[in-house]
Amino acid sequence: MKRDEMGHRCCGKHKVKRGLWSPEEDAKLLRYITTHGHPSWSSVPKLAGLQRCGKSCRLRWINYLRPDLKRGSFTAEEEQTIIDVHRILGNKWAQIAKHLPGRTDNEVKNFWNSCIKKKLLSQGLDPSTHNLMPSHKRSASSSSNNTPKPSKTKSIMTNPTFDQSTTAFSITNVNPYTSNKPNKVKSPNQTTIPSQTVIPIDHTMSSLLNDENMIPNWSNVDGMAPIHEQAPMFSSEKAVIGVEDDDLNMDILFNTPSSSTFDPDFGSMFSSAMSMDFNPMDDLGWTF
DNA sequence: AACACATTCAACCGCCTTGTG
DNA sequence: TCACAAGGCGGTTGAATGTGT
Repeated sequence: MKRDEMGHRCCGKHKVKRGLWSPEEDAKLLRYITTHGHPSWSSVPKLAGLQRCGKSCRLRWINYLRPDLKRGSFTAEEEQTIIDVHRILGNKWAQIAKHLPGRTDNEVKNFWNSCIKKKLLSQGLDPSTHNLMPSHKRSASSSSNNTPKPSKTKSIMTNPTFDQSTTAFSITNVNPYTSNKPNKVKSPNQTTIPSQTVIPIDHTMSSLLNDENMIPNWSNVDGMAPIHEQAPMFSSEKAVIGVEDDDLNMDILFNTPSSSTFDPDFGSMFSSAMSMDFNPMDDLGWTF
């Protein structure tokens, strides 16, 4: 069955339109929400005069009609934020989107799947763990020509390096971010990443550490393999005995082996981030 | 110009969580 | 405590569009 045919499975209704929204439908929904708000999404279609289900209206509003949405390509800063937060939270798109004002979870998810994932893979990084993939480790150490087969999409980022002293992720020889979507209008204010950019961990980390959803879940980070399954990024692979879970998860978080090197500057930065006032990101909630 | 293939992203699906009676 | 409805979210799909040959 085609998407634009009538009928809907989620709500069991049959006279519900599906598929792309027409400008008229958008106008109806926008007009209704801006004047009445949405106390109950299930009642919105009827009240707004739309043959859509409530879920569809909610999605359309959140992903497209909301007036605070940011349009255009993701900036380099946004991209880095996504990478940083994804490394910690995994595929928690809604949580990641909270750190990017004006962006939706759907947008972040699509950007990840269509762009960032490929970049990481082209660097030999596992997109789910952000660690160097075993095959890439071998090729890197043996300097063989076992490089990933170039895809049709040109690789944008090359030669990632890791600044172990600050646990910051650095990127060398990075070209300005360009959308992979060809011939689409590109944002006029696209930013350029300097050839050697070291993104400090503080801004993203402090907001993460303040996130109400972060603190209680240190030991249960989705998308992260248990510590004994983590592929260590650095040389030390010694087992860690008698270390608290939180310590282990700090290691997961920053990809440094437990009880090995610890940078005092990073330590103070991290502890200051931990001591910051609790100030959870608001959930972009809309009130009328 | 025509076709095949690749890519993007809006929208849907289905599961899980939360609120309410 | 349970059942139900509604909302929220991540995964997936497929139409639209771009690119290569």
